[in-house]
Amino acid sequence: MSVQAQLFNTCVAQIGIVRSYALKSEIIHEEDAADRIYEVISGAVCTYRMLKEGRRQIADFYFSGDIFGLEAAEKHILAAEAVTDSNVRIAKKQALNVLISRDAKIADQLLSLTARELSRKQDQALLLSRSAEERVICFLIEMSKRISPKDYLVALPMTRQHIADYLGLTIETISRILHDLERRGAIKIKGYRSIALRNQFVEGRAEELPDLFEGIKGQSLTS
Amino acid sequence: MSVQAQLFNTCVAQIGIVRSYALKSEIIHEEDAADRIYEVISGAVCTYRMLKEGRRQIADFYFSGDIFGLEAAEKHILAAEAVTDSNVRIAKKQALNVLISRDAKIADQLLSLTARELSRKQDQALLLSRSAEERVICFLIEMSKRISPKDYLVALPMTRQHIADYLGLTIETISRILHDLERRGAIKIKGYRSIALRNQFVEGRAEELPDLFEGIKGQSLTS
DNA sequence: CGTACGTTTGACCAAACTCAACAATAGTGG
DNA sequence: CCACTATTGTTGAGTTTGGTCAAACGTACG
Repeated sequence: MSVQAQLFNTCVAQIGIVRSYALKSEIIHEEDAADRIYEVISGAVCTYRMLKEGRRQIADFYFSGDIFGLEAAEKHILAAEAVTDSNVRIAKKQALNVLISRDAKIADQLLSLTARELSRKQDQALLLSRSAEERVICFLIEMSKRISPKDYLVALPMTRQHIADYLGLTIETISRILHDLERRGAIKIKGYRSIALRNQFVEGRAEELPDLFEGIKGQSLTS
Repeated sequence: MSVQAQLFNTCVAQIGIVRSYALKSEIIHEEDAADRIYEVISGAVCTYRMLKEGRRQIADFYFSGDIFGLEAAEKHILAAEAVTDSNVRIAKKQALNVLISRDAKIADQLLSLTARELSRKQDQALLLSRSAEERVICFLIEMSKRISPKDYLVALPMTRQHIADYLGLTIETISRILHDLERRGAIKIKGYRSIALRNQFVEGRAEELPDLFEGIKGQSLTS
């Protein structure tokens, strides 16, 4: 995501301060003023919202180099917590605006970052109206791309509960689907925190596994 | 949505051309180059993506004054069609960039529009992981706010099929839920294309209707 | 090495989907 | 202005998917 935004990150680095957050600690409270933006220096962070019945809906995960807090609004509508021990750089939007007014390229990168985030949200929204299995598969592909783009072994920093809250499913369903995918030879589960995608050497072993894993590192599931 | 973007719309008006589209005609093909932005002058438009099995997923609806096509990317990942006969102004992003470089306020509005769209997408993503009934209720509230903010009678330009494709449900489910809401006194269905929200005079008639319709014109369903 | 936490598994249940027949609407031409 | 028809929406029965609850299990961390 933060592929080309180097200038922007450098720029945020000039005006922001770095803070450390322990596993599970809260980085943004829902309803906090939304006058800052955040860059993940190390670790993993998720943004979320609490629903009436105590359920939690995770809006997104952010990893090293990613920037979050771009959505508009006066107040944050999303809270954020550290999924693992993390370092996060925090910069005031106000200070950023000063830099923007000096260099139009920075404004341009900010816009393009926001537009890319919008595009990603589109994808996520589309994903959420698909079957449980498709959601899990897309999740694995996305995490693979974002966490270890070159490798087929994905080290997931989040728990099953995080995944469930992100995909709008239950942990039991996640568990069942992962094991079904493993049984069908598409993945190999290694402990609680990493999964090997076996797309490239699936051979004949994957029974009638739909071509879902076809372009695993390429396109998503749209026709 | 296009509340404060007057300057921006004016600006787009300077460089864009208006085209007419008949009901059901295609405005953007999936895979078209994404070098334009669009403003709905009259009518209603939806953006969507086709899924493998021939199902369609509607990403969003846009009404008079709304702007779409903001998401990044080289190619459009979303197609667009006219939900009713519509007039749409089309402007090249390139031409827009010229205006932006002359006036920073325009860049600012473009960013804020994109951020607001992002925020709306967040909401939509959250919505999609709720029950069918909640989705329908939120849909009605959102349409009420966007189509006729002052009125409790909502003239829906789209068919049940559009609604189903937007909410990730089937037309049968939409139909059943609407009729259930009517039975419980929350709405009144007037023909195929308009619905009266009876929130303000629900009185005692709405049995145990959850407080979903509580702040009908105000907040959404987050705790 | 032991414990706490996260995960798996199974039996059961409810929500939403499918298929199919039927009904209402709104647009058309007489 | 009415009757006709294509389109859109409704309703019911049966099935599927994913959720719930509860118990067992495994992992990772101290």
